Amino acid sequence: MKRISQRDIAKILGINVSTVSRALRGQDGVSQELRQRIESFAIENGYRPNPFAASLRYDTTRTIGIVVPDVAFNHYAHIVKRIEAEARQNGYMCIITDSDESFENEVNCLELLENMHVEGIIICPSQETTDFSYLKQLKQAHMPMVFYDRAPDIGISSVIINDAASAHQATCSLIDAGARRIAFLGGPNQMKQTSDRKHGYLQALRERGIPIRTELVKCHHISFNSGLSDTLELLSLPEPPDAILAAHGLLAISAVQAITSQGLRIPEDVAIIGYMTDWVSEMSHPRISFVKMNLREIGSKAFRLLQDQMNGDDSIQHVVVGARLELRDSTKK
Amino acid sequence: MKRISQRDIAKILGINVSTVSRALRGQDGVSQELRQRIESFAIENGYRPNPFAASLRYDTTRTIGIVVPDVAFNHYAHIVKRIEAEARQNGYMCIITDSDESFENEVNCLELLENMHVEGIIICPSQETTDFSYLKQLKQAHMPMVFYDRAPDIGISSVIINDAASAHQATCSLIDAGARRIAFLGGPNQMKQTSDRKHGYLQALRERGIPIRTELVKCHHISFNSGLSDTLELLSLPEPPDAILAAHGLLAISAVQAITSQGLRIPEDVAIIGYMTDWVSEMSHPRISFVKMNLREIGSKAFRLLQDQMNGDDSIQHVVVGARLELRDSTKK
DNA sequence: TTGAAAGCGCTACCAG
DNA sequence: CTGGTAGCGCTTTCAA
Repeated sequence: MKRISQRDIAKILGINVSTVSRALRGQDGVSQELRQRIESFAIENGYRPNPFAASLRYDTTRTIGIVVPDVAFNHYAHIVKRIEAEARQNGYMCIITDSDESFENEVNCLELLENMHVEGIIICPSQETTDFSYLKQLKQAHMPMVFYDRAPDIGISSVIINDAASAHQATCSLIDAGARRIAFLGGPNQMKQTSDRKHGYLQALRERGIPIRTELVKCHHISFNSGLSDTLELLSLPEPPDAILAAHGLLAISAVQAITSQGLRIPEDVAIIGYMTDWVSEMSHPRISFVKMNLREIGSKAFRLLQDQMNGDDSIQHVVVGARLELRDSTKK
Repeated sequence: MKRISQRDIAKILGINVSTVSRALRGQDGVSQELRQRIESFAIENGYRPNPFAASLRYDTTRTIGIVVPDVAFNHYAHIVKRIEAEARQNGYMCIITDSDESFENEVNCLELLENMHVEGIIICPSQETTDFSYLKQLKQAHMPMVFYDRAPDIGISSVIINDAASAHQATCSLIDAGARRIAFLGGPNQMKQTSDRKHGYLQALRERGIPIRTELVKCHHISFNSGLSDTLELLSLPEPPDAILAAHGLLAISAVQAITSQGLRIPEDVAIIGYMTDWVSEMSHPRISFVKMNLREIGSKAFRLLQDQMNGDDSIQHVVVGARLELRDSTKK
């Protein structure tokens, strides 16, 4: 697996490396005839420029890093796919790292990206993360950075959806359909995404004069099992909920399973709205009414924001991508 | 974002780079006292070794490339996640590229990986790919390479499931449950994965003395729309199928939708078995009986095979990870 | 124990 | 138009 270098080409053709470099980069200052010879020789011998050499020279790697809480989760896979496509179009490579929703892994991911001299980082913090000192440090060292999907309030650009408003709208929709005891299923309380969505939910209840019951609010770990047990607890309350707002796809799915496992009907006994991708909703039974997020736009906006920063723009921007409610069969008309 | 280098450290401490290098690499030949000074200075000033410099010196990047047909597809996301975890544990970085099931993109991905001087490539070819000359060329240039999930027969190590046997077993199971007109839904005919699964299906029919009907075999593009229209065609035959074997998750899901859209019942009117992940089966309604693949094992085996090659083992190995049938509600008892 | 210098591949600069 | 050379950060070998 030995590669041919410019020096090799120069030696064989009996010319100087600098001439080879100029010819291969399409710069002028090389005779038509010589350029031709160099180019065809390079192609025939499978010459590949070594990007690390140029990197070393200018400390510019044309590489960005992505930190994702879980690529195997559909929602994130779509976003990452989009970021990668956008980055590649703009001549950047992506290094994708998966924190598996663990703080410890997340720090590892960041160290690794820093070691790789990425020129920027697009990150969705893990649900465990409460200590953002590492990120702040990176930011202070002028590492371009953008949050996506989840954005703690620490002065870094971000692309998220309208969390509060969408939860507000979803809650109102449940109320309009006759629900009065609406439960909220979310992630850890310290996550701004969760608290914002919860805020929208509570606001809707207040506006409509529906009493807030703390026993109907479950904010724990985001995982299938956690969603399952929380929902079972909700259903075994003396006054169980007649609707659930699930602030995460996994929680929505586990809630559906918990409900049907108890022999209850959706939406007759319990209605449900979840944050999820359309095809997951489409597949579920009954099809879950959902908050539809434009994942492609989140991805491409995140990359553009990062690109701006890499080009020297150090303003902090918070982009909100609109999400809208899509009613299906898990809510009453 | 200016980083501190060994040379900077040396200059400031008034010593030589080589001493700094030795100290930081933990090599001996440095006095305890000086080593201490260098190390603490490095830590305080956030020194990060530049991996590209070492790369350049030894043309060893500790980086591997992954080509995936579609990360947004659950099945592949799980495999990639596993490969990445395994690679990271072994000190390798991953560059993940997505061909979007297009041959043209796939070639781009490979070129990009080659440019990045990855030390090995783990690839699942796109469904379009019939021309493997690029891969053969890479192989001839001694690039370590492993196929996963789909493996054309061109003398390259691979990790796949027991395609024929699993399809055979699934078909037998449908026959045992009383089906007699079993349709097969697959990807493009030239894909070995499809032809192997089809082979297992046909074999089962022959063994059980069930006539093979070519109009029940649909092998086209793997996509939701293609699965939908193929299934609708099947259902409108004079003698429609009473069971379907779907050789890909997307096709299974689209088939279910097509069937229910026609007001037919599963499994009473049409039974179905698909190749898919357990949670997709779990979510679907009715829960689809499926061929369960051990995606984690596919991922970790693929990395190990690559690692062997990178360590100089040039034997060609074909690993088959067992898949087993899991019966749910889309097949009769 | 420490220093000096070469070299990995490439590009920019300065000379010819 | 072409050649020569320095230098990016790091490791290694040889010399002191």
